[in-house]
Parts: sequence; C-alpha cells; structure tokens
Amino acid sequence: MRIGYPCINWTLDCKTDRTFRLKSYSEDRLIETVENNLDCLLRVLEFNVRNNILFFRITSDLVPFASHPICQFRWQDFFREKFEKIGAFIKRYDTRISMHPDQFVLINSKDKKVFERSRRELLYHAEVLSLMKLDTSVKIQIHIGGVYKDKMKSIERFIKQYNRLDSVIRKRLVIENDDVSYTLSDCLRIHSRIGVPVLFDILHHRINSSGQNVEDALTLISSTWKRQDGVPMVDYSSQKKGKRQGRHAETIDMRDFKNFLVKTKDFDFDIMLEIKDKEKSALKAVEITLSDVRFLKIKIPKMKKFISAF
DNA sequence: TCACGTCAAGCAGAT
DNA sequence: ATCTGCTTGACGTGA
Repeated sequence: MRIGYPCINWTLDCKTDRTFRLKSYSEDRLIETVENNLDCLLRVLEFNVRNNILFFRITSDLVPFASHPICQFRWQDFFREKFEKIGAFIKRYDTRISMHPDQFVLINSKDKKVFERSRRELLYHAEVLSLMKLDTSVKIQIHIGGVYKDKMKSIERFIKQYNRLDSVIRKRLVIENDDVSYTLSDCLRIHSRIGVPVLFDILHHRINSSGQNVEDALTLISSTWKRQDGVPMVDYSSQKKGKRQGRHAETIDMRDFKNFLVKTKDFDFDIMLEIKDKEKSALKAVEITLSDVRFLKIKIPKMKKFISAF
C-alpha cells in the first residue's frame, strides 16, 4: 500500500500549478510557467520520497492551456528531457502517479464539441505520462459524467464514446464513483461492458451509495484491475463536520482512518487522501501505518539514501 | 503594495 | 434565474 495526496504541497515554497490568464498567453509565458511547474514537481516528489509518501496526483494545470487551440507551441519537445528526468525519479523510487482531469472532461456529453475538447484534454494528460515514460499502471481518473435526465442512455453513450478514444487514453483511463450521479454499481456495470478499471471513492460511496459495505466494495473493484493496471487505487477522505455532504475535511480523522485500515487489512491498494491540508494528513497517515504493527503493509522507498534530485 | 473582479471548459443541486 | 462545488485560489488590473 502506498499513501498519497493530490496536487498541492503546502510545505514547500513552490507551486506545481502556476498559471496565467488566457489573455496573457504567449510562448515565453508558457515556457516560464511550465519550467517553474516541472522544477517544483521534482521537488515535491523528492519531499514525498523522503517522507515515505509514494503516491501523488499530478495537477492538470502542469501545462496551462495545453489542450486549448491557442497553444501551438511544442512543449512536448521543448521539455522532453525534464519530463524524462522526472519520470526516471518516479520509477527509481517506485512512486505511483495519478492524474484527475477536472469537471469539464465529459466522455458521455451529448455535445460533440464537448466530447472533442474532452478527448484533447485527455490526450494532453496521456502525453504528460508518456513523456515521463511511465507504464500503464499510471492512471487518469474520471467520472462517468452527466446524467442528462436519462441515466441508461447516458451510460450507453459513455460506452460508445469511450470506444472512440485513442488507445493511449484508454489504456490509462479508470472510472470513479461520484457523489451525485453514478454509484459504484453503475461503474461496475460499465466495467463489465468495456473492462475499464474502477477506482473506489469512499466518501462518494457514503453519500451516493449502491449498498455495498467497504469490504464488499473493495472485493468488487479489486477484480477490475488487471496486472498491467497495477494495484487498485482508492480515494479516501473524511466528511467535514457540520458542512454540506461531500465537503472534504480540513485534516484527517485518525480514528476513522485507523478503523478503515483495520477493515481493509486483507486488501492491497494505493490510497489517495483527499484532505484539505494535503501532505500534513499524508504524513500523519504514514506515521500511523509505520508505527502500528497492524498496518505494516505500507510501502517504503526502495533505497534509504537517494541522490538529490536537484 | 494591495483590493478585488474575474478566470477555458459543464454539470447538478441548492438557493 | 443565479450561485456554488468540484481536487485547489490566485491572476492581473487599477488605484
């Protein structure tokens, strides 16, 4: 099991998701921003390895406007070596990477233009991971999309339009149950048709449940991940107390987390902590898994000492 | 230096 | 009809 957090590290004094306004787009601006984001990404990954955090979600904002028509610059060629260097670091320390395109990516949209924009955005995500030379266990997670007042038709449209996606996208795509529309059972039904692995989101399952307990859910999703997909990925977060359902907590609820670890001790998976304070909660989670013999299945870096990445 | 209006993209649910 | 949340505030103009 690896423990991770998404996109942002608050401890370091750099950002991996710096951006700018579309109106201020220029090649110089793009180069400057991407250079900053990639350099920072390597620093974040090194911070993570030093702290036994071997799972990390890379931000979709790494290359601003990458899938927008305004971007004609070949950032792939310009930054090829930097991407390779980051990828080498990731592989060397056996870090698991994921990406999560944002809410505008909709495979099952009724609007051809929305589907085409989504395809281009997914291609950008797949390109980033290919440039890092990462294998197909490195996944891009998306939700099923909109319901458009007819869930059955929208699921069929998802399947049809999924099959039109480029193979570089399909081999990395995984689907995740969401908090309002598509449940775990909906995702499993889609898996049975097209074989796409299912990522299990604990909090979404609590809010928008299809009835399974956590153990049964993990059994079900585990069989959707094949050898080339790596171990299953799970999104974990605590509900923010007294707030609207689905809001993420400020920091990890250690009692709830320990309960979860005990319940799931017989499964192997990588866990993404979707919690506001990011690496702080990940550090707490790593600490408990390393200090309590009941949870000793956590992965630690292959090499104790490592050469500085920068 | 700082306040604050606005930012590529879509949907669903709340107000 | 309009606003908010989503994985996350922060860019950039004007004073």
